[in-house]
Amino acid sequence: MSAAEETTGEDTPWGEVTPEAARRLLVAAVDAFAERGYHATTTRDIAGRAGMSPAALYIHFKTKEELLHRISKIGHERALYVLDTEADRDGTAAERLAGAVRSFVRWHAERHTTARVVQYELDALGEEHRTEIVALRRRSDAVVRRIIGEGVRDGEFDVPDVPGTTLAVLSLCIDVARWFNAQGSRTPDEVGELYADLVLRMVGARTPSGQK
Amino acid sequence: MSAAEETTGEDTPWGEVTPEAARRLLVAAVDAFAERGYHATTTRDIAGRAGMSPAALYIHFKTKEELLHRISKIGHERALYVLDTEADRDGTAAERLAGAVRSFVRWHAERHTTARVVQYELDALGEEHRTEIVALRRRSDAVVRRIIGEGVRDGEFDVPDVPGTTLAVLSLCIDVARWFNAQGSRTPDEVGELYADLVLRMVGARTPSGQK
DNA sequence: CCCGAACCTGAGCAAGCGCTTAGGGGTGGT
DNA sequence: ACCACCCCTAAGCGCTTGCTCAGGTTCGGG
Repeated sequence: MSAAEETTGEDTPWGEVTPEAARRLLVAAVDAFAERGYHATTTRDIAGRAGMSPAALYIHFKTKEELLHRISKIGHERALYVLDTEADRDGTAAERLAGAVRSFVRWHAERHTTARVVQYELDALGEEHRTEIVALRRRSDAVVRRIIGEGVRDGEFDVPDVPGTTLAVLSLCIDVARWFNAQGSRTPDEVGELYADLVLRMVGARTPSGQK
Repeated sequence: MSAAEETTGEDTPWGEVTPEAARRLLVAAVDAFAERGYHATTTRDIAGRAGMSPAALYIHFKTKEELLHRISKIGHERALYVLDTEADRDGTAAERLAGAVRSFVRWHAERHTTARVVQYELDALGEEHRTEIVALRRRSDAVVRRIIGEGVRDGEFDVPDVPGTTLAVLSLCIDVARWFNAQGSRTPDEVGELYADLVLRMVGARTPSGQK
């Protein structure tokens, strides 16, 4: 209940992008990148969507690539935060894994425009920026692997190949950004629930999540 | 055991592309599109990789988009053929599902450069070409859904949400094209095996595939 | 020896790209 | 009233893009 600055602004989607004009440009860029891809998007298109002239973009961002970098970084941090929050809860490994997948998938479905940019425009980034982002992604991997590992250790899960299953779980979640459509028949909550259940099956959890 | 024309040339990767120079250009385009994406690839780059001048490209293909279309079409047909072949075998639904996933995943891993173009450059296609390709993709969906549906009907599988699970299974397989790396530690066969097992768990198959 | 077809190249066009620069106009402090 | 400051635009620069076209090379048949 404080001011504008927080670790992760939950209220407004891009709250931490401080000059209001810069935020409008960034939001426009997210839409454009998600629709047509980074390389197919022109700076004129971005500026146009934000209701500004092409030159206005370069007052707030040094290059077009910097725009992508800021989107990618904030997006990854948000996704990682969502994952971490659920992973750090109390409960069995199954509960934590289901919670993590549910939230992570819900995030990818709700914010699927952002997620599409974040997940699929990674190698449009420059060398330095890409390695920075890749480091963030490895942390997501570590979080999921840890939960699965703990589940195996405690005898909750039956997983022959922990790294492989971790990869598959994350892959499944991430790909939601590709196919999810807001006009589709499934809500983000429904997809999250479905996927949490599927992942528990993948790890051979002894107790299905929602028992009814 | 006949001449050059077959439903799907299994021998040479792009055997059906008939003028030899056109095939060289097409292969170069697959590599370039997979590495940098369709929009970031220039016609000069494609021609250069094929050892020709930029103008040579336009003798064999009307536009850059036609190149992508031919790649996408042939690629989708191959992938669908692989899926169909396994789906039409004799055996239990579990055996057929495992076989289909194993082959489909192996295809995406082995031909991951092609697959990457095929799966992720879909909306770089023009309106007409895209709808044509989307129709092919729906057939893949139908194949998987049929197997899962039959498994449920015969009491082999326990699947509360058949369309949703179908979606997840295909999503999992397709995303292999994104992360698979030839220098990585897993072979296409290993990934196929792992994924076949994971999918059988997802559908709650009563008999695990490889019983040892 | 020449012909015509198949194939490819050098040079280049119009358009569009990312980005820069000079300057205009509104706002708040004093 | 005035100035410093921020924010934005019109115009355009240098370059690259997808694509074109006139012309050259190669080769089998007469």
